[in-house]
Amino acid sequence: MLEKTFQPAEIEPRIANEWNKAEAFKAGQIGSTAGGNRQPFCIVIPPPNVTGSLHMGHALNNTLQDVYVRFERMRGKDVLWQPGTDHAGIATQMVVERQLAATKQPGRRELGRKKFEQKIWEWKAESGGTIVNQLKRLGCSCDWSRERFTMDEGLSKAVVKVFVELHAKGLIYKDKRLVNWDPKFQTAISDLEVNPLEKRGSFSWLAPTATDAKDGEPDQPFDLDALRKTLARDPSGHMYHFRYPLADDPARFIVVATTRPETMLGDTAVAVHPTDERYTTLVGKTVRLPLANRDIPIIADEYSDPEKGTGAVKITPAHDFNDFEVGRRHNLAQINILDAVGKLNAEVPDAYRGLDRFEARVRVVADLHALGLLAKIEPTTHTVPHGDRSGVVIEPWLTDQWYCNAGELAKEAIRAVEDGRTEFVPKNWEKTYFEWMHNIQPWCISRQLWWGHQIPAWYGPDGHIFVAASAAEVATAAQAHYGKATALTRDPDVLDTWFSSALWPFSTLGWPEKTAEVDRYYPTALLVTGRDIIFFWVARMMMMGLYFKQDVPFRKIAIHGLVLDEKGQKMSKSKGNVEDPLVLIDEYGADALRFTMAALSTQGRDIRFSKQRVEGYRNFATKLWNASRFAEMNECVRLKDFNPAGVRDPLNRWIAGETERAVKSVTEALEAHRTNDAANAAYEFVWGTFCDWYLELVKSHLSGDDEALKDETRSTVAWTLDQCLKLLHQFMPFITEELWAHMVAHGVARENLLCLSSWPVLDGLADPAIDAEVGFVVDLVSEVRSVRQEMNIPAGTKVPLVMVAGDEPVRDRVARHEDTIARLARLEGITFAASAPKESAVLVVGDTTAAIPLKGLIDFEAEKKRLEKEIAAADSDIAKMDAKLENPNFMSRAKPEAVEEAQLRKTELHGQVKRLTAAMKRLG
RNA sequence: GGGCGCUUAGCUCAGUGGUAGAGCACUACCUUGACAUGGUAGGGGUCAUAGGUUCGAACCCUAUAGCGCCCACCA
Repeated sequence: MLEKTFQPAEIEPRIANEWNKAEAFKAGQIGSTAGGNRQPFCIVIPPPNVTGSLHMGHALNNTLQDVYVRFERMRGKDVLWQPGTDHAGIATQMVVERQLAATKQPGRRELGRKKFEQKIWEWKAESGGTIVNQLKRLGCSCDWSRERFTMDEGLSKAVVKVFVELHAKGLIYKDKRLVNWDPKFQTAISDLEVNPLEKRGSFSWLAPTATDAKDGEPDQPFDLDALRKTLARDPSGHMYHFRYPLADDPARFIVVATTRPETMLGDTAVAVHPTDERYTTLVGKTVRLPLANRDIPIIADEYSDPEKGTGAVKITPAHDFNDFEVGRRHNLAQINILDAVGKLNAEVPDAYRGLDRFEARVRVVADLHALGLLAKIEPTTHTVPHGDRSGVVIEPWLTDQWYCNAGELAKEAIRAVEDGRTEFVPKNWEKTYFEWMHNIQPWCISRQLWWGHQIPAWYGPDGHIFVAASAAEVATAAQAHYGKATALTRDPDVLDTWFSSALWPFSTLGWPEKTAEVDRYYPTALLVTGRDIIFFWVARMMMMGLYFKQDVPFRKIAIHGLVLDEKGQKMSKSKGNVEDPLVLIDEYGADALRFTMAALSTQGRDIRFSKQRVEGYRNFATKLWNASRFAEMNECVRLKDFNPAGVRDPLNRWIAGETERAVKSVTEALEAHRTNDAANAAYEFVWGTFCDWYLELVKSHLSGDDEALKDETRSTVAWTLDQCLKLLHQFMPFITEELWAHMVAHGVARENLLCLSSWPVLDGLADPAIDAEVGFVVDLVSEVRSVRQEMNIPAGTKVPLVMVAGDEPVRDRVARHEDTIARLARLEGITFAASAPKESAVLVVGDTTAAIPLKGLIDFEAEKKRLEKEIAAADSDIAKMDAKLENPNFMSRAKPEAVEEAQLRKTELHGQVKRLTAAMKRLG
């Protein structure tokens, strides 16, 4: 016997254990009958960071994947949901360093690379399974026996092979150029890992004699303390205007502006626009760079915008991406003034050496002011690049890095989406993808970290670069190159984590080995991922898959949105608006959380998460539980060879047809990747149709004396409930699996777990005549209930119902369902009469009239009002139909179906009004 | 600056050419032999605004306003 209330926490671990024991999610054994001739369906999981723990984004992403995976598994496909985790270079290195510090162990540098790596592996062995266990709690039906990690031996081999091959083809190369440098982690990061944050300062100051000072502007003292305080709080958000004196005439100045004053120490030119007449005579002259006391040229370059500022711009090739290009064009020196942690280096005058970049900012401004060279400071709004992991201001910094020629690889990746080899769902994300791919920049793939795939490159004594898959191969190459055995040094850098992630769809299947899994499951069927990592991950998998497998990594890409809080804000720890999916699972059950995710996720749009929603779906689970309990109490047992097409009772035939419709809706919605429609269709069927109507309707059968009817109804209830469990399983795997096992036939257990049962395919069960008949019953009951409520007839009072002049079919219908109608509408009996009795409430169902004659119970005023309201509503609809039907254009141009429909509707409405008006008259 | 998207019931959102929907919230009644995590019945919307296309527009087109996101730039 089922408990009265569904307790998720009690069943979830047990069900998970059942699945595990049965190895239910293992992909088909290749070549065996188990999976050999079934159509493969593979999804690779977006590997979560091994340091991660389940957040709402994971909950959404993995719920959706599991919905598709369970659906296809039930449809008989050989499903592989390939799980695994990502080594997450920076994040993991950080976590372990923090842990070392917290436990007072020697730090990373003290340990040295080998020992530190060892520590990370130890950490992974101990804590790396967290997120995987959390995914299991969510119910994810991955083939856990195939779990992979991006640093696994096999995957590392793939990484090395890809690097070596792309290098050999010139698609990976080394270059010295500006990178986004993270001074906190002391590594280069890619463009994508930089977040531009908008900053606005508050400090302003205007030099008394500034060239652009307006008349009457009061002199202002320069308040260094205030500036220092402001900048300590937020170093960005101010524009500083400096006067650079001309070398040959120090009394004359050229004014330049910057938001990063300290970079002026690395200036190597001032640029003006070639056509800017204000400066024509100055081009070719030099200015005396203050503080640094270097002479730098005034050059003409189109980069300078006469409209902006003074039209003259300082050029710092080593610390600004645009200036770098200008510098290349004019052969300017590149003076790098920063070290790896963002302190000023030996390239600057003694006074500034060793200063932090922001301290140097204050000092430069103060010193220029002291020299009378500070024209003004104004607050400005500008975006400042910040590291997405470190949160610190990123510096453009000149270093040697490895790059991948993404532009070249992107070409085929663009074509593959253009010609439909891979399809985005919804399609509009293709535009975002193309936009990015057409403007793709060289991908900086090297990172100055210790945790990751070390780059397979070695340097000879003369700097010659050897790239090969192993130290042995490199030694041979060096021998050949130098003519003798030569010691080489390995490049200490590791690869961007996304480099290995890019190979995920084939590396996890065993590539570069020739495995049966690669042959069978690549290209994968579907990728389910958030819109935020289209660039990071999807684009790069497309490039790598097409290059190394000559085929797309996935046929379809289902993009979903982000999970926001109720106010539409991104969830973040600092805002304190994070919901923890595990807490929600504890509170409401995994099924409720999953259903919420599936129901809220609509075609790539962000979703605002609300706990109330989860609560609602927890209630839904309880509803399903209680419906099962009802079935159990009424001994509704399934029959082995039950045939829904063979039932005779109209109610049973009706629910069979409704089930067919529901199955079709859910199937179609899932096929179209519209999980919200699928979830809603299943919800509406189970609660609205099965529980609210069918179970209520057949209670008469179940408590009646007709044993044959009782038996048929019991087995129909059992069968329908089975279909409900199937329709809900991919959303609510735990409760459905539990109920599936529980609803046994006279102690005979199920042959299969629900997750391995077959998806229903129903046809030919729906019958319009039956729908009309049961529809009539439903409408009649609803109408009576409505009248009762509006007449304020107490719920406990039973009333008589008089059917007015029903024709034969109506009499038949009523006779067949008399008990049911009477029970649901709380009637004391149904009789027939030629006309409605006096002093009765009248209701209309289709073309049938019925009356509730209850002298003394009916509130005549209320009844009048009710009828008036109904007539008014019908009249207004008639007017609408008339307007249409009287419009010659509508009649001649509209589709015939539309015309016919309008006419039908009008006739129906007229009949209704007629009957309602008659009822009014009878009231007097 | 370029791109994408949104504006529908109090709230959160579905709905892509033919009778405006759901969940939650709200109101009234109901502890009816599955379920109060429930049942029954209700109230509530000039579908952002202005034009246009169409027999017909929440839906297609144009413009405007507001909001959000992504990319680029920022002297």
